[in-house]
Amino acid sequence: MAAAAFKPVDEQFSYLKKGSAEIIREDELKSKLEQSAKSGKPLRVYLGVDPTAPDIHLGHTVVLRKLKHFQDMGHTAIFLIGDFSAMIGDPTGQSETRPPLSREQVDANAQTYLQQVYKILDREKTEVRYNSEWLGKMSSYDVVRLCGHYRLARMLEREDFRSRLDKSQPISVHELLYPLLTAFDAVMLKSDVELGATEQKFNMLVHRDIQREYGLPSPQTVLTMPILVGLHGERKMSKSLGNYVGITEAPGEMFGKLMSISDELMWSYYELLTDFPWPTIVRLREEVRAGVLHPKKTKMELAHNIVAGFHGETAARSAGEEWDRIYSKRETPEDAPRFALQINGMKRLSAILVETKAAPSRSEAERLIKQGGVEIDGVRVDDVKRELDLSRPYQYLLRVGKKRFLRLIVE
RNA sequence: GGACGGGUGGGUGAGUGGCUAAAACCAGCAGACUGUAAAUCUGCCGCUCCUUGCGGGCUACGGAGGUUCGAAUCCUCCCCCGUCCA
Repeated sequence: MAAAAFKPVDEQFSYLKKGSAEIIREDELKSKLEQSAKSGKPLRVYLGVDPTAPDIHLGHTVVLRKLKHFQDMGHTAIFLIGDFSAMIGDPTGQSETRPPLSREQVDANAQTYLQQVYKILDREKTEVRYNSEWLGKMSSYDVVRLCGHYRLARMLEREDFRSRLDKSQPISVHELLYPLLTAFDAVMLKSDVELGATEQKFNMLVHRDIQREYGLPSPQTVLTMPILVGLHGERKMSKSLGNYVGITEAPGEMFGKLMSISDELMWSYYELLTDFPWPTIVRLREEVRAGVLHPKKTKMELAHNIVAGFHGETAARSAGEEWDRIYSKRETPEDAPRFALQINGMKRLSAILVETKAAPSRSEAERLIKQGGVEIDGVRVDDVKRELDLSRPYQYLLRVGKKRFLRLIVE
């Protein structure tokens, strides 16, 4: 069944190449595709992910989407969960040693990862593996032998080690082991292609070398994807920087965050987060530049497309309408989160803000009020001492800052 | 093992006895302007109390003690990091 399903090699190649940063090497990938078309044997393509955080965000989906593309072309997508390597910690892009994760954390994260990953990958066709399967069984002899296949000087070539060394920052010895152990994954999986973000290039090239050392006939092709820039531009999307969109976020939330990116940034989002063909994206950009198309409209379409991918057309459409109502027309939202308050005489607004988690502390709440960031039923509050009447059933619509709304229900 | 340097608020980092809740920058938040854009401008940016004031109290400069009217700053011990030497 596989043989008949493969598309012509050129067509596959250009589909797979879209959005990629680098393919090492292109000719290798082409000939692998040719071979698989001939033999009817799908390529084994893997993506290794360390479950270091409980949620995945759009940044992670860039490379996941690429794995999906291989899946679409009839190849075998292997989703490798680095449950063992996560306990070492990947030094990539780290300016300091990460605290190691516990077994429990890793397991819990792995579970939520998988659920989220299936929003993109086809559950039926995905081969899921855990690297503890083999790494957990290695003896220290095996590890020493593995280490014997690589040289310190080459290890120190990598940017994060180099710069930490230069800045006299600590590097723990176990961090050096990370690329070698994950290389063993590639050996065990007998992968034809490995996918990763550009920052993983070094690791993936080590994987290639080690595959050779262990006698695999043709080492894997490495395909890297660009790093997705976070919402505020400049820096990469990451949870710790707070410039991310989580894939389990509500449609409205997602839509709003996506609308806040700069016009310039929207093009790379188009490229990396949607399946619009490249020529279409180029055309859109030209039209915006020429003033034929309004950037806001184009951005709304982007947001719609991404939200629809996770929540469906209907939800995406109503998220768009809701966004337009609140921010373009400055009306109040249809469904603000509700918060129940007990009937209880008069109460300081600042205390209520803390109680409802609209502000982290009383000081912060008072600051917000002083700065004119709080509205009750559409009227700005300018008195820090303002009290709300909670003596009888009533509903207040509270607005904090530009985007936070809360319906207070006194009962 | 030895010599030397270092550990400050979310981050970088200044501060070597009171003028320091601690410079500056970044991040963050609010307001103005807008297309909730971005950029820019203005203000804020430990907690808490009230009489909301250039107000009171508390907590904070790796940890524990000490000196002093007063310590991020001085002393003692401990922990951690780096550099060089072996």
